[in-house]
Amino acid sequence: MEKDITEDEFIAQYDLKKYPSVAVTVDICIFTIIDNKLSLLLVKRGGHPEKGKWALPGGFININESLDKAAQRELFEETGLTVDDGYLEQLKTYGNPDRDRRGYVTSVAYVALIPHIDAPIAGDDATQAEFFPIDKILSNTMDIAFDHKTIITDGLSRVRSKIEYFPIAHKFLDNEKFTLSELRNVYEIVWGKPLIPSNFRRKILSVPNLLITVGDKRTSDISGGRTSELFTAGQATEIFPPLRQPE
Amino acid sequence: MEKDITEDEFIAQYDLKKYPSVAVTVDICIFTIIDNKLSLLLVKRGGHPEKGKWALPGGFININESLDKAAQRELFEETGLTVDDGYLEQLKTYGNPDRDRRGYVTSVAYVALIPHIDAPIAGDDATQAEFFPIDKILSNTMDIAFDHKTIITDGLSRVRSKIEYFPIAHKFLDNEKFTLSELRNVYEIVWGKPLIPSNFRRKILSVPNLLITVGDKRTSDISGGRTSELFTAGQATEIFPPLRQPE
DNA sequence: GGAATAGTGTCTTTTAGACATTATGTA
DNA sequence: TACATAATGTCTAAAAGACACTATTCC
Repeated sequence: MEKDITEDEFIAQYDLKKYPSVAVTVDICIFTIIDNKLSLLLVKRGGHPEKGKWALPGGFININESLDKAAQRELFEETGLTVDDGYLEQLKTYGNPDRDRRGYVTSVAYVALIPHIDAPIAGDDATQAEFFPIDKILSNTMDIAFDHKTIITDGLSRVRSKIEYFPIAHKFLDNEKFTLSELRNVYEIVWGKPLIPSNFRRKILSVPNLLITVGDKRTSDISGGRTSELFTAGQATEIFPPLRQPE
Repeated sequence: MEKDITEDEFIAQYDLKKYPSVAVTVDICIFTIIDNKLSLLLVKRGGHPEKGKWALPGGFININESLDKAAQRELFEETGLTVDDGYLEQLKTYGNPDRDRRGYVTSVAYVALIPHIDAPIAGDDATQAEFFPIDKILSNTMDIAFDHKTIITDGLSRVRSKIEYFPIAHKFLDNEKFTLSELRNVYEIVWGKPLIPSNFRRKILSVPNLLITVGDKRTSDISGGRTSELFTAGQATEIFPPLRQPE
């Protein structure tokens, strides 16, 4: 055993490999809104295992990068977006000996919210990359690889609850400046429930520093009515009291 | 490259070691209440690295167990308690190349709430195991190993918010049957703020199936007043609308 | 009996739900 | 002008904050 050696000496002679060593991947639930439907990016696996099935974009971490950096890299590789273009947070880590036939592969899952992009990019191991409506993905009509369906379910409920407390819903929108209708539309799509416009307005505008009037007007992307005021996200870091899902 | 081979053939010739392989540990924030103070179990590191510093109990996963099982095992090793004796959930995963001098060590952190136990058990690598008040731990007077102080901070805020929505506060209590004062006391200690007893009662009892009257009475552990009714946890899985921290 | 908490009741305030009404733009 | 949404306002309901008051039990 060690006896009165320094930490430097200890490190010099230490071999981490005496402990079980596992592969770590980062997989991302990249949510966006397409045609007024909450959608998620999946890639078709080009190689074994689970070849031909749809999987979350992701991959093995590099030995010199943090988990967060790996997630940011993956997001960029698949979408061309940086973390500032959207929202990215760690979801949960999935690890057990049986989830991947190649061995003990642990997946650190992330959730991202991004605005609409023209075309996702298929990575190394993937033949296609495509956004699908979340309803379709969860409807059992698609072949989902590994335990990714569980991850997607967890990711979806994270998003649904996260937008209650944190001002991140606007990350789905294509413009820095948006109308209240556009923002409300995001909530309605993510929650799958209609909101009463006047109540939504009252609530959102009652939170200090949540939205900033930009002094400009245009007609909402989603409406045919009159023009409306434009807002940008303010400095508020939380929505308190939170917005609540109806019912 | 592979060409029209089956998945079985692919797995047979596959070597996962071509990807960066990291060590995975599970570390647990084991919270309990001692002398009306929210406390956390720490172990003093008996070996390098970070020798002599206080660390979260934990250790490397075994290659044949899931992350959750590893956490349950660690909890049992340190406290003698099973997961049913308390509450255990995954917190977050911490991983970057620099957090442990031995190499790329990823820590999957968990949070546990447990009732009072007589004596924690020091594990292999630890010379002592001891509960400390959370205030002391965060007061910069203790030498905390690795990035465990960050983990503890995250764990604390998880606990504080989790008890708002989920009926887990009673896991701190020593008895299946408890009074409303005892339960309220838990909230007051975790949040560090006093609650108005009558309002707490009204709120808690208004949630369907949250608490069940057990038809028995005794005087509260924490009081010198009259006897009060005893309750047990009901089947409710969430507190809705949630309890809110004052101020 | 006095002290202390248990338990009930009430008034007020805050916040959200529901929806009517008016304003202002587009087609 | 017709229509659709923006924006404002109002009434109601739900829920929480504050606290008075009564009931029990221990010492």
